Amino acid sequence: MNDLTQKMAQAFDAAPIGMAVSHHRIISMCNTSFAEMLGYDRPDLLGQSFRILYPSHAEFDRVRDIGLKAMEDHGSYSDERMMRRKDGVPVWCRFRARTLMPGDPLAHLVMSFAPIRDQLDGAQLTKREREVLSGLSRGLTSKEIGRELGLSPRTIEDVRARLLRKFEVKNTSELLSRMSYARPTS
Amino acid sequence: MNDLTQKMAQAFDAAPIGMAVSHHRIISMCNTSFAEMLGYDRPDLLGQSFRILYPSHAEFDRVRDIGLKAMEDHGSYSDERMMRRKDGVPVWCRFRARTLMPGDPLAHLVMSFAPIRDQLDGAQLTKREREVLSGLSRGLTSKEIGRELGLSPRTIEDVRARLLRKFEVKNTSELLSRMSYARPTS
DNA sequence: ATCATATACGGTATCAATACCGTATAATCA
DNA sequence: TGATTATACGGTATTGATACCGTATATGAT
Repeated sequence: MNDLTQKMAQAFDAAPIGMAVSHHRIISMCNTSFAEMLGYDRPDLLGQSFRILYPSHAEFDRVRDIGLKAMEDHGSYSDERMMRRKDGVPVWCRFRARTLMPGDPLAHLVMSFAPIRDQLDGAQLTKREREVLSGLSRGLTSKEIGRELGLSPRTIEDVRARLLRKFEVKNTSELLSRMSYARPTS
Repeated sequence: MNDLTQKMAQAFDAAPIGMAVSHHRIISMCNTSFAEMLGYDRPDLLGQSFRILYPSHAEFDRVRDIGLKAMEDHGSYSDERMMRRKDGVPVWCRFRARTLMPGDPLAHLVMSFAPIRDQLDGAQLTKREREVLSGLSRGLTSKEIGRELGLSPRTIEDVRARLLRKFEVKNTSELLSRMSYARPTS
């Protein structure tokens, strides 16, 4: 095997950002940053389901679907999502994925995970807040988010108001911009 | 050479984020996302100086120094910086680096580059669009942005509508969430 | 046990956002 | 020279967001 391949493998491993490869949601490869970010030793992760890296089974199921269409259409998808460290501490991440099989996106995925800092500001997000934030970043209205979660639109407005208070922003646009422009934890 | 090495090399190449390896500021390796992001074919980049990817020689000199101390101390560094595409268009990036030689950080660097502002298929933002976007990310209303720029609120609404059309998003929240990190150019 | 918070829902009132209709000028480009 | 686009502004109509008023249950912490 050639020298280039070895160089690329070394670059993957030493990358300053968490990276992982999955086949049907099973971790087939990850780098050192990824394992460190989530508090595992790499051998403990290989062969495991991605399920263990999400806060709940419901969350695990939810994130499976939300990027599927984008990946079928563009081959790639990205959002912000909560991951769960081995010690249970949630990590808010900028998630990016590219599928190597657009016809069956989950069959072969390459992903990157960049931690975002907001949990350091003392404002950790609840499950509901994460779900609502996910909808907002996809441009959904309160009514649409309510339908998606099986809740009254009024309840979604409550969660939105709580998010605006927590982050001391004036409106949803500033909230989304604040979430995204946040600096990494390092 | 083993199968794992090959898997890691493939993951590096297909990563949804731009990645590169340098030795003393010479590009020794990069992946497809990196080359695409900057408008080059990969072979044109290998062996080249990083100089060609910065807007000016002064900027190239400046970024050499700013992360040195952090890399000597922690082995890694991250900031936001301007890169220059082959066609001259500037690209604002979240930059991360890890050195494999903390004693001489620039001797061997692994870097990742995530575009912050979506270049929208090569179409850059106009001055007005950037000004309005800046206001939106600070949570200002159209009326407030109009006051700030000395324009009618109606004009701000026109610019907003143009931004929503350009980026194919439903509303300002989705726009702001999309802005911070473009989906990889596919 | 009390207090704070998250959750969930109802109502109303007001302002903002968005989508249309229209006009007009300036610049760029095939 | 037309065509397109960005800019700038006016109107109106509808929907959405936000801020209040209220109630209620559940949970976790002091």
